[in-house]
Amino acid sequence: MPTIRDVAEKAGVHPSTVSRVFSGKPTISNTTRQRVLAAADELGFQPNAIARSLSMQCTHTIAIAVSHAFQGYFEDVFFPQVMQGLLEVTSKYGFRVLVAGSNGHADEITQLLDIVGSRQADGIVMLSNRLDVDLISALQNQATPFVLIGRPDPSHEACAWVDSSDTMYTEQVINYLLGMGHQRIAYVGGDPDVLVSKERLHGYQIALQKAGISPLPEWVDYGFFVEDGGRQAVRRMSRLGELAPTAYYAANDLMAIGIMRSLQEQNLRIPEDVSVVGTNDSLLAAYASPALTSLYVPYSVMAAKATSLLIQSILAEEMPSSQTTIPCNLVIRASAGPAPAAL
Amino acid sequence: MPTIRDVAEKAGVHPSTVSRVFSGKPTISNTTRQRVLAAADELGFQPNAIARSLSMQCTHTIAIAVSHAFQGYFEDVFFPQVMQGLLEVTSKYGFRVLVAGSNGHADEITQLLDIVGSRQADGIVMLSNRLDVDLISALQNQATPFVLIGRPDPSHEACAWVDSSDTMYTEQVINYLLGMGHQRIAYVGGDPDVLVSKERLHGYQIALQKAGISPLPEWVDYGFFVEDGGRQAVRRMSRLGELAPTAYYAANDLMAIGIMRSLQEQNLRIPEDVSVVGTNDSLLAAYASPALTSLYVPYSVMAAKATSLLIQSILAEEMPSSQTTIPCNLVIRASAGPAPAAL
DNA sequence: CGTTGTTTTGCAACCGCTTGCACGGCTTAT
DNA sequence: ATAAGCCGTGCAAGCGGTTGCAAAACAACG
Repeated sequence: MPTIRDVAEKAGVHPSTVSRVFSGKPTISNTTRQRVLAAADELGFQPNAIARSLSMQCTHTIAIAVSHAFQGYFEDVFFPQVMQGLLEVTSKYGFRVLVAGSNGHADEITQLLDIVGSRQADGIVMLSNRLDVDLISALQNQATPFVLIGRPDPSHEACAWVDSSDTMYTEQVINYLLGMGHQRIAYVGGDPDVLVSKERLHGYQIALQKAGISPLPEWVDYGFFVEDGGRQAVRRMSRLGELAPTAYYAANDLMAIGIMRSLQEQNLRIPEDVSVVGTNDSLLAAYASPALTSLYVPYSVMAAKATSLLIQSILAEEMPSSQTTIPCNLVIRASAGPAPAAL
Repeated sequence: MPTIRDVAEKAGVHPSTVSRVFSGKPTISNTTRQRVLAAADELGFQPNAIARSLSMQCTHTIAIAVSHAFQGYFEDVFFPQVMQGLLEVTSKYGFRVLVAGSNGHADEITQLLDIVGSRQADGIVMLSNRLDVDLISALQNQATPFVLIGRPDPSHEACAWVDSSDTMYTEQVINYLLGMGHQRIAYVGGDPDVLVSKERLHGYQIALQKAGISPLPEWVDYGFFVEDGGRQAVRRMSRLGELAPTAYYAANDLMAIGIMRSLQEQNLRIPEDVSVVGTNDSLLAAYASPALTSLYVPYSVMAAKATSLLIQSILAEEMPSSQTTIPCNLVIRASAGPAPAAL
């Protein structure tokens, strides 16, 4: 691997001159520039990014941190979409992406902090914020620029985030169902320890409350994002007999499908007897039968926004602080319809 | 940000001693170790990974390079599963992951080479090998350890790869269909420029040839991995009238679903009239109706294997060279059945 | 108690690039 | 012709670690 000095020697100049050429400094005469470039080319020289990072105290790299990867996490829509939005932006700015995974165990989360504590990345895009670990304070202590995808818990409102307003859109979904005459509506969340779950629950409660309905506690359940979680929720709620829900809202499409399957196995028709709404508008929603009405959450847009926010702050050498809310969109298909006439 | 020297001063030792403590060198007395650790703790010291990388000439990072990300790439099963397998292994070895995306344009591919040319990663896991760019030669020139996921074209047989034996398993799928009496079998590939496509096509041809069938050229089409690609293939092949296929094999599940949809819209029953087999055994396959018989390709296993191969080579300071083939598994569901009785 | 052997620690030279400062050469104004 | 100003380049001190070698400290031995 040739270094800057090899090039310098070959071109008959001082190493610093080579450095200047390669970092695009304008104070180099054209003739020297050509000479240096030629020498570099001949040697196959490529500047060493690590050395440059050390010297410049910045890496042009951002980390994407998954604080809590549940079973099937990477195959759900969230992560891939985020990845896409992120890469779009980083490639535009010439930034690199470091993936910091963790399974939610405290020690791995520390490991995740190290990545930036050890100055391997200039900033972090932080995903899937859990409530049981105070990552945000830890990040703030590190004085590292970071942007959350998703909203922080209220005690950290001030930090930078990009969110989809889950409370509000959940409320809208419930309103949509209310509007079709449903009175008994179930909410099947993912992981109760994740903030989004609380937010969606909140939206659910607000909507019902505004409609003058006080939901049974049995109408709320958690399915941890897997199909069987949806099925079990149905099983439990079916026991309520005539108090069983006529509509289900699930926090992802896979659970919604589990719900539909389970209902269909009870010979209930969808949407004639029971309505089901999912979340994320994944491919599954489009091809399920009946096709699933689903709340589209534009994760890739959110990620793109978060990333450009982050990179711009890094370039400006300041801490990101802006808060952005991205609109969602209920994609209406066949799985939800008017409430069945009361018996 | 405190440095090793700050810690040294506080602990009353030489910086090199601090370094030794933090790199786990055994030649440090217990008392000094404690003293150093205490000082470091007090200062909130974390070793700077960049500096360490520069000094040690290795970064403990591997890059995952996507040479050709088509529309929807990140949401298909391939990338996410690879990511998962990769992260599992890297986190075991304490390696970091750098994502190098590219859209297949030549200049972005160069950019991808830079990542390792500039010593930001110790090795590469290379995905989705296209035939129109000779990345492999370029990588070999860089003397950088790399492992392919997927087989290289024959001229590079010698390099390290982990593959799923696409030719052989495609052949098996076709045999499965042949075994159920199908004679007119279609192959709908993804992108003809990607090596896998050629391999699957090859397997398809071999199987038919062994069965004494010479396929019509019209039975082969490419759908670029999207649903509409599947639909269009059906549309074209339907024109063949009684020479239209009675069975379709598609290179991913989404195209298979497009095929099923399109057939169903022609009032053909699946599998009574036409059989369909997909690839990847994605969630879509399980929840399509009818449930899609699909060839499961264990990408995450492949990625895990490739990654540990790569990391082990890096640690041993040698070039990876082994070639591994991972078995696939045809997951039989409802979309493929006996060929319809001849008219 | 001196000698030898074994730890443990310090010293200093790197790793490869950046950058403030100084200096030489050239242009322009006086 | 000389001073002032600018441009292009060289010099050297970093950035924050690592590591071979040597010196110091300590232990064991005769």
